[in-house]
Amino acid sequence: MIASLNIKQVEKISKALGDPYRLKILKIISENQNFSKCCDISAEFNLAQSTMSHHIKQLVDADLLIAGKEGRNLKFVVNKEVCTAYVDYINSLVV
Amino acid sequence: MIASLNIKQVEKISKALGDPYRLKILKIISENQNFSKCCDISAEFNLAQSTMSHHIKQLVDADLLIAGKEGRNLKFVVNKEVCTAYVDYINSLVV
DNA sequence: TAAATACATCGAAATATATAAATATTTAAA
DNA sequence: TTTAAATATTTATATATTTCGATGTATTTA
Repeated sequence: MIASLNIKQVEKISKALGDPYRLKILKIISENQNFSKCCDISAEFNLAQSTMSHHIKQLVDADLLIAGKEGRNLKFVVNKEVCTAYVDYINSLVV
Repeated sequence: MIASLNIKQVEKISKALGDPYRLKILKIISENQNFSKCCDISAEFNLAQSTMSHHIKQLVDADLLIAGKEGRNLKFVVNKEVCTAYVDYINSLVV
């Protein structure tokens, strides 16, 4: 369980989700079940490494991804609790 | 029931949600249960009319709001089906 | 320890978005 | 049929974001 999100967090998460590359990154990581390596994800895109780093940073800063370092690699999982809290916020607009 | 959203639609909806004013506009409309008048919503903000119009347009263009004209007023409801479809997309990242 | 790999950060250019003033359009009321 | 009210559109400017190349920092391997 996670506390409900405030409006600033919802804004940040929404911004992070408002880009096609970042949506694809999330999808790749979510489909990879376990931790996905950063360099493997980057290989799927035709973007400079610094650009990928920037996109991933936004997803991590929005708490949509949880990052873990393994040696010189970075690995990720989708943050389920934050996704759920975000979904709760959207749903609260619908009741 | 609505067809599931494609990634372009998810991107557009996320962008529309990625602004504090637009989040507040949505909240006001959702809390107002029935149709909310555009000018009443605008009165809640310290923004120029053209700016409000621009924000509301983005919410309508993203299909988050359904607009209806009543005389010279515009009224809105939250589009539940689109919210639900959006939530479904986010949830699909979590499974 | 030197070289290579993985990732982050910085600086600059291009593009997109937010905001507002001015103006236009539509509809209602006088 | 003027006039006023509600909203949209256009234009301009300020700010934010995207992207990349160059460079920096760890960490691993030769």
